Amino acid sequence: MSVAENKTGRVARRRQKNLKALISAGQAVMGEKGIDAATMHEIAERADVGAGTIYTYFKSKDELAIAVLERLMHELALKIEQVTDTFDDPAQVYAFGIRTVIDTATSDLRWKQLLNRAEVIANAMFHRMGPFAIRDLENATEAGRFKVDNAALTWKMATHAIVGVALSVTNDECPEFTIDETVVRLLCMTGIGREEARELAARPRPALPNA
Amino acid sequence: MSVAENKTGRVARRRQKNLKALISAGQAVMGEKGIDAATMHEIAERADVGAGTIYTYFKSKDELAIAVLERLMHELALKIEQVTDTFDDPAQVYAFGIRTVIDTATSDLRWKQLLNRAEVIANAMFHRMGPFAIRDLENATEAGRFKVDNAALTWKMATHAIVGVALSVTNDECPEFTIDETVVRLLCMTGIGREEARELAARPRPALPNA
DNA sequence: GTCAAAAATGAATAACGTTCAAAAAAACGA
DNA sequence: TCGTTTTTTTGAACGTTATTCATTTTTGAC
Repeated sequence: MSVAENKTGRVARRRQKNLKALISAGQAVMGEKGIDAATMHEIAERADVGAGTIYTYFKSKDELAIAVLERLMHELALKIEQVTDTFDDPAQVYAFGIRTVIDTATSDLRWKQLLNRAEVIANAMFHRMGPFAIRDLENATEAGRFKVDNAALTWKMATHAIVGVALSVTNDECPEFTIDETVVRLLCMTGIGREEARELAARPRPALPNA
Repeated sequence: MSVAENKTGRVARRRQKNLKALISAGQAVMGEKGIDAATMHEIAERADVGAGTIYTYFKSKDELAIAVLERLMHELALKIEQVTDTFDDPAQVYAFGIRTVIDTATSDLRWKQLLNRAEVIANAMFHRMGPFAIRDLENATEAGRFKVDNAALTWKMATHAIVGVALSVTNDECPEFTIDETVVRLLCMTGIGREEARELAARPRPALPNA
């Protein structure tokens, strides 16, 4: 019987607390200094755990960065949902949505820093969006369409996804801003047709861990 | 009298050769492994120089990465110009232009790897495109427009520029593909009006060093 | 309290970018 | 050609940092 399943759950609670503390510390340090300059030792210290302890929670610095990014995305999603819940007037939703995304991307969360690691973000995106985006695309060789390899697709997805979330809503042609609509647009950018993208975006996404 | 200006110029030639060898080695290693995983020691070994010698040519690994990116961009520009020179039919120019850009971005040059360092690329872009893109934008606070800080703008520029060069030409709405037209579009993305962007793009750009 | 499993720890390791004192090469005057 | 000065190269050494691992601590069942 593993400790995590224990009746009291004291260990599980401590692990949960440490996990949250580590992600918070990672978010703080990486946000201030960027991923490269953030050191695992400082993150451990801020989370009040030993240096080696991090590695019982995350396999590597990159995995921690992924977790941080996931939290950022989750927080952003919550804020946007709040905006769409608060206002009825599409113009207001649009205005406040833009403001929220831009504020998030430029100050609080320093996505530009996180962008330094396109591969980390790619993995995070895949984890978040699920496998549906690549399903039929991996070896797409339609007539007149170039063949994309996995790595290139990963990069394309990641870049488009982040840029799309952060900036596509600044496009004047997009008065109806919702998260799902953005996902649809991102999927379209990968080459999927609009109808299929809409269908895929409508599927339930897995819940975020440790939110 | 400095050695570089010497009559014989033997040293200058050797320096030139080493410089090219270093950029080639950097291109090869960074292309294979990505900038992060590429080590200065391996690059030095492939260029057949001592480990410390690199630092008489480049101030840092990032500067070397910039030089590599500049060469990549120059090579891509040459290929595109060749395409536009070879064909008269706009449809063919378009088709071959797309093919060239995509091939370049996905296999030969591994731009996706270079993207790992958005800031390096941003610097390279600024160096290449000159200061005109930021001139009037830095503290833009138009009504209804958000205030962008320098860092965010840098990131935005870099991301848009690379993604734009690599992917914007896959947009079906762009049948007339030229480098200048792409630059215009990139400038528009930063918020500059289309007319001003066109004027700025028409200005002569400085020649690439060490091509 | 005892014991085995799980978790935490931080000193040690390894890898890498960068520096620098020393050596080699080149340039120069005689 | 020789001696001297200047430039260039070199690679061992340094400092930093992600990661590992032997050891210690904590936990939960008996």
